[in-house]
Amino acid sequence: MERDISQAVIRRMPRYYRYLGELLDSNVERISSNELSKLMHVTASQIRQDLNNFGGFGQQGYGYNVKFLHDEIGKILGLNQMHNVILIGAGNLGQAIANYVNFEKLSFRMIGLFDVNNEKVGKKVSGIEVCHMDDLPVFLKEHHVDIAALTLPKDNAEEVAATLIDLGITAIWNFAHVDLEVPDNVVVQNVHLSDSLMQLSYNITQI
Amino acid sequence: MERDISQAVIRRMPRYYRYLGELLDSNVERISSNELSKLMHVTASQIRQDLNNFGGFGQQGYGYNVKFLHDEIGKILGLNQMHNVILIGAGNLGQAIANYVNFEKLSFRMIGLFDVNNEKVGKKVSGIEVCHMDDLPVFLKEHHVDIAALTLPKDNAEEVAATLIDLGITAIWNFAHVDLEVPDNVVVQNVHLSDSLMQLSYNITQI
DNA sequence: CTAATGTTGTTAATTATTTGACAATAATTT
DNA sequence: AAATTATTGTCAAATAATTAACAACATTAG
Repeated sequence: MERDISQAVIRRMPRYYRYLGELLDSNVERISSNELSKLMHVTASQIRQDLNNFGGFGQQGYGYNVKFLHDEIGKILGLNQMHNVILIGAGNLGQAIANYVNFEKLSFRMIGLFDVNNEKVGKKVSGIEVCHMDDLPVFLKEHHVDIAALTLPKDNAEEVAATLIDLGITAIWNFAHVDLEVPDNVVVQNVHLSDSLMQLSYNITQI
Repeated sequence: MERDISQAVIRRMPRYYRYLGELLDSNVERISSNELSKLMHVTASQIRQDLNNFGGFGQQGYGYNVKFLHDEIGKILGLNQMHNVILIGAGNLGQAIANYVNFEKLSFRMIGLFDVNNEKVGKKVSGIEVCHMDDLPVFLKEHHVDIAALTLPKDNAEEVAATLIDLGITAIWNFAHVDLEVPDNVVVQNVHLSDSLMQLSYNITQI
């Protein structure tokens, strides 16, 4: 449909969405790229350039309608449709993520939790019973799943990812600190907490 | 000391560190930028360019000594010295992060957990007792703290960050999905999970 | 010990991203 | 209703990041 948009732009879109959401909550009706740029500490030019990758959402002499722009960015990000999420690895981080996903008022819904550890199976997290990994194939036949979150030790991550992909999963939110090797049709979004912490560590030592 | 190195480079350094660590575990003694590039799916040129921001760690005709390079990158990232971390907000995510930081074999040590919720105060997480936020000033007088992790709702984040900064904290690992406004001498590293999930959502819808 | 090979560090070229500038035009003011 | 002001969308310029090329030189092979 449209030409490929750089990930540099995509990374910024959720941030626009967030700020527009806050403006909406504060009942701000319109905003210019200039005002928004001051709020967000980016250039107005970048905001206009970014948005115009997807279409002209503003109006000369007026600026942008906050509600309209918020909705449009929501659509761009695919937040106008519900995404069913399952999670593999119901440890501490997994439980936190399960709660988080359900709590946030975005279009994501945690519908299944899985673990290999029998101590965790049967336990309820965020209102959902943890199932054994062996139940996954049946579950995936009975439910439409958009995203699998991987919150397990890195040693099992690659193997579990392969299983998930075999079973038809095409999007992985990966918290294991390993880079998964996946086919082209599978999207992986990494959250490498240790990388983040190391980056912070670097920036500390530079001041 | 050295010229400013772009964050694009810094973001890649932990990944090099990770791969070199794995090579080290597999008893690989030396590696060329070309071999590493194939492993990591980046160009050899980028690897050499990145590393040479910090010095010449390789040897012509030989490549890089894995252990040496791993150590050097560790030093660059500041992992040769222990960092004391405290955490504010002992909810699900906070507890997960507390365990995570202690578990990972990096140079970070969780030394204090704080919360405003009296139900959480006194509870032990990862061997550390949760204290009330009110105890923070005394704690910070008695302990050297390098990093504060913020795992609390966004509504309180800005205020708590201000308090921490007043008390002398200069590095924040921020999990609240809000962009903190801080003075120049304070470093903030954001982990915006919702942004990450939205980016994934975008990439799903594009295939 | 010499020649052939491999591989770095670095410079140059290319590509991508960001910023600046401004014509076009809508909104607002007079 | 005309004049002024505000602000976009977009093109061009500037800057930054990435990739390619290669001279220099260490290692390995003969």
